Amino acid sequence: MAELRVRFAPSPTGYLHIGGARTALFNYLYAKHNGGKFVLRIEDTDTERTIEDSAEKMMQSFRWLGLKWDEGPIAGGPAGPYQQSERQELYRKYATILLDKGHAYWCYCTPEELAAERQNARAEKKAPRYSGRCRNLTSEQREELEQEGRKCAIRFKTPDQGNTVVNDLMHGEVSFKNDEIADFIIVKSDGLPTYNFACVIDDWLMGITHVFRADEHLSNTPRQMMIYRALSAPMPKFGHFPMILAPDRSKLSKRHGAQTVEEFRDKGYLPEAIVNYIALLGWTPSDATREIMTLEEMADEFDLSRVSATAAVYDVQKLTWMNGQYIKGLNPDELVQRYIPFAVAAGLGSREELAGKKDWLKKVVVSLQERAKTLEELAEASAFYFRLPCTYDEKGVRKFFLKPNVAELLEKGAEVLSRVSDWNLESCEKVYRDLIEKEGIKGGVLIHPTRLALSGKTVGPGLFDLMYVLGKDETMSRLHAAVRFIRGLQG
RNA sequence: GGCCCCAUCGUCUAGAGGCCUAGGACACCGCCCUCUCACGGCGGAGACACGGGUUCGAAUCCCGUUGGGGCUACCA
Repeated sequence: MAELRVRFAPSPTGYLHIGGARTALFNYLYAKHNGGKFVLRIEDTDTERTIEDSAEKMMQSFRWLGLKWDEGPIAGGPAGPYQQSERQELYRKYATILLDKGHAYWCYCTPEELAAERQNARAEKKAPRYSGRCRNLTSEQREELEQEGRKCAIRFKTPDQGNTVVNDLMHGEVSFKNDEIADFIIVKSDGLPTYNFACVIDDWLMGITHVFRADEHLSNTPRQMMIYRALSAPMPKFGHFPMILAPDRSKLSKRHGAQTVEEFRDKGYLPEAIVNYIALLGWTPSDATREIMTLEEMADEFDLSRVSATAAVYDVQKLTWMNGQYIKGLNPDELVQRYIPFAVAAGLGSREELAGKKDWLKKVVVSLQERAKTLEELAEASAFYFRLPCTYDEKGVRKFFLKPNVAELLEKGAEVLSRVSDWNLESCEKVYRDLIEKEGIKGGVLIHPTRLALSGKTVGPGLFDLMYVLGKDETMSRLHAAVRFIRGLQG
């Protein structure tokens, strides 16, 4: 039985956005579920739009997401090269065959002429389609045109009648009238192939059995099928996934804020969360209430029949929630590892400094784990452990420091804490609770100003967690600093 | 303009003719837990785009309308 092969073929004209990532993921899951191969191919035939480090960055993103390609750039493989810019002879070869067999012809129309033709058609409310006027040029006419020094492209001759029916794995039979499809360019005048042509040659030569891509390509599929037929190449199966739309329901593009995988990574999103979230954008596991799943679990379960036909709008809030779920699920060591780069970025120390106090960092991170939705947030929220903010929270000061006897109360707190010999969460809580009882006050009366004294903030981890993580010396010194501050306020 | 795809709460979705007074998740609101904020628990508000059919019965099938998206490029 022939091996099942799928591919993802991005063009390096930007970074990997979540729509592309989702299409790649579905390909990956389909391959894994069926024991097939996942091929990565770079479609860099548009020299104008290609961005220098784009392919490299995309591959980084794939690796980071955990989507390993079995064949492709770097990984290599028997069907390489996997970059279209390195496959030009192949395209030339098959273009020549198409020309020889009469399925394609040279077109001498200039882009300006074609644009004018389109504009006229539009003005007359007619279909802006290529007229086919170079279709039957005699060799004399061609010679003449060439004498003029005109550049030429190669056009594919589309059938004049009949239908081309795409038997789509998602949509079922989708029929297109052949006469609606004008002759299209397969090789540009600069000698490079266009998308529809290069794509067919590569999918064919790379032995791709299932072509899964986003819905925007459904209308391109009949064109590609025509090329397969002209070349007598075996037809792969096609499947078109719904698109992912920006929150305003338009196509994802650069103007929609954070949307590339790289950006999410830099904001402290976990790859597991991103993969999990985008998988659910269009796919539901058989147990639809199940939402948190690993890549492996998704691969086990993945099934085309549970992929939706409807375009999905992505929702950062839900991604963020899911990210929080994953952060909560991380063990302390892992969480520290992932936290360190963000702590460095937040200016909490150098990588080396931080690596030197992992045990303490573990406590820091665990105390904040339930609260943080992203690693960036976690790093920011942890800042007060490293040094007291330069100012106490203003509202907090008004609410807790400007109360009578606060300084005295905090001094008493410091006093009982100073006698704690075995510094831990329980011992701190014990002496504080005793003090609260002795003073006959409500817990909050002592606890709130203490939190403000220790963290500068009114919200955060439990007070005794704070004390424990801060350590005795730091706790004492922050308490005394707060007392001095309050006395200063009172004049 | 032509062709193609799509249509359930704000968002992601369950639903494959009766199980639906339409279920879940995020977000939102309320209550509980509680030293705060989160977490967690409980509850609430919130949708089958519209109009025709078919059927004893339609969110589910058919047609039309409307809306959204895509293609119609020497972009992919």
